[in-house]
Amino acid sequence: MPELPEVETIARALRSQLVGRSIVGVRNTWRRHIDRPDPDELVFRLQDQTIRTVSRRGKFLLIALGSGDTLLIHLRMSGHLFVAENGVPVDSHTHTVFVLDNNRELRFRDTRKFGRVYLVDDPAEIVGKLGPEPLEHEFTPEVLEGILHGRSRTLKPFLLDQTMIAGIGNIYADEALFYAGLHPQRNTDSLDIEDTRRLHAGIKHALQLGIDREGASISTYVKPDGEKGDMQNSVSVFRRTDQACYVCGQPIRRIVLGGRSTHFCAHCQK
DNA sequence: ACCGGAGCCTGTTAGC
DNA sequence: TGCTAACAGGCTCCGG
Repeated sequence: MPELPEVETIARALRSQLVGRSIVGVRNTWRRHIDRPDPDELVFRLQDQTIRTVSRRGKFLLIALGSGDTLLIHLRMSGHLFVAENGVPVDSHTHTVFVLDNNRELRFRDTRKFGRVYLVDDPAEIVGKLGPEPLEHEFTPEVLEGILHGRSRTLKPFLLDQTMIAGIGNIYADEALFYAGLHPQRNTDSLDIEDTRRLHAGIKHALQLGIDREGASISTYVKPDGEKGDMQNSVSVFRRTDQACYVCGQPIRRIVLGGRSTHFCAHCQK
């Protein structure tokens, strides 16, 4: 479900509700939701920990604790995070709950159970292999050129590879390629410097628009307050199969690349 | 190095 | 209407 803009929106919404609070208990009803350490140790190490910061790296939410440990959460396809009053009933898909010291709790609801919780002393153990943050100033066209250099990959799967660039998922990969005017089946080794510049700009534009719109509620994503984002109203190609391209009027096409639905305009993207 | 397929899960939607 | 198959915004492992 959530890609960089959705996780960023969630991090911003949760920050004010979590920073400064303490975790006074943890409930878990699906042990595999907790990747590491084993659930018993995680519960022990989280007890009475103060939440210092809430941040994001790629599609991971990072919660830094007073002990120096970091709690990381990945929402994968169907994860939701939100703060609720303790007394509000939890539904059957809420598998991990962090009880806070203010009569509220951070709930991790995850229908498909693909999401994961990690507690580590060094977050690099989990996020160390990720590529650069595409919205940071350090991510320049030259940096992208360096990542592309010497590789030969289909463009769409390249964008989804989190070790190349962090945070891009299926929606924003398609949108970025549309803005760049690049066909998703192009090979990375065919990009000249102008193509690379347009790809760089397309990635930044798609992700920033997603954040400005507070995420895309195309499937199940909602913000922590339960409201939808607005990005679903601003997509150019994603899941617009057979609908007219807003630029040229030709029908948007859908193909499968790397096992993922891929949407593009054959006239605008070469 | 890169690609395709299977697997992990449950719910929703498309098609017959 | 009812059943079945396909599909879903992610990621990992495996073999080729």
